[in-house]
Amino acid sequence: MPYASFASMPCALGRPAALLGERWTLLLLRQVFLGTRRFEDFQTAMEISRSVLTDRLNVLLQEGVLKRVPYQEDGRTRHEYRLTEKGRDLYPVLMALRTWGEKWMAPEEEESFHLHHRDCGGGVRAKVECTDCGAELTARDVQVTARQ
Amino acid sequence: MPYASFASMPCALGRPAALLGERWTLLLLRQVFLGTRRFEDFQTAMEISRSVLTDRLNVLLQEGVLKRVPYQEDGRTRHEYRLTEKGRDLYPVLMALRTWGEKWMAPEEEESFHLHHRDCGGGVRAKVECTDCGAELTARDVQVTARQ
DNA sequence: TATCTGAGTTCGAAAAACGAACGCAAGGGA
DNA sequence: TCCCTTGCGTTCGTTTTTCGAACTCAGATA
Repeated sequence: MPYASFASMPCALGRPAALLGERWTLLLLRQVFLGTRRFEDFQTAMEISRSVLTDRLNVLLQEGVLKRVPYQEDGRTRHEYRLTEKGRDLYPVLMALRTWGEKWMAPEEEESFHLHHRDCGGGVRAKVECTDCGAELTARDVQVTARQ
Repeated sequence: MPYASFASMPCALGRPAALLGERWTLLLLRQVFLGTRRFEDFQTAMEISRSVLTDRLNVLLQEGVLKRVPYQEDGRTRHEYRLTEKGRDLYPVLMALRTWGEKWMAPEEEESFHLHHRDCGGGVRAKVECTDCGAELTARDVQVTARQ
């Protein structure tokens, strides 16, 4: 199976993994969540080649993760890339990466920015929970059963 | 900045994103969590080219996400790839992808397998919460502040 | 001895990414 | 009007990755 065809596999994990597991896509989304919205700004922030940036933005537009929104600047109409609801819903994925990164890939505890809950000032972390009993789950707590 | 050098950037999200945002890596981890442990089985399950599989396994070994464990079969000693604690801790990342995939990329609700909490039979989902008040958080509830 | 199997390695071809230059439309200034 | 700048891409030749088929090698098995 070529890499691209995971996009059509019958797996709720395989399809997103194929989409986000393409070079630059996760880093691009990180940048979007940090507030970057314009082609030029993505390009300078990430030092990605312009042609690949074009491609990745188009894939995310096509998937409905991003949308192009017109806006005015200096009297001209321009477009910016913004998250759709589907895109905003990727937040737990990015936060899960960050939670893991803080625990396992922190070089010497000096991060360039800090996240906290707007209302109470607390920290932010991703977790997996049971939709029924609410318990926090690890891989060992979860049973995988094949659909017949 | 070339793609690879995100591995050294001062960002708890950027570093994992650069590691997992390499082609095949997320799909490989999905396969590991599904129980695949041997080179040959990865290769046939994913139809990845053998040389790239070798490379990705080595990267994950080097990062300490996987470990090689010797075992006996037919009187011979072989090795299998298994998750370390660091690797098992990636579970929330994969589950966040799956939670998102179920909501936004489900083709017609027919998944090849199902996950549920071993103890109570409930469903599984990823979420982001406040470490202090326990509230579930979206991107809008979280404030980003630059470290001075 | 010949064969099989698991786990890679090698290598030439194809695909993807790179990066510098180019295109283009809109606005501003001379 | 003409020229310059800015934002946003596109083009294209080069480099890097990936592909895939063949090869290697060690240990069992016949």
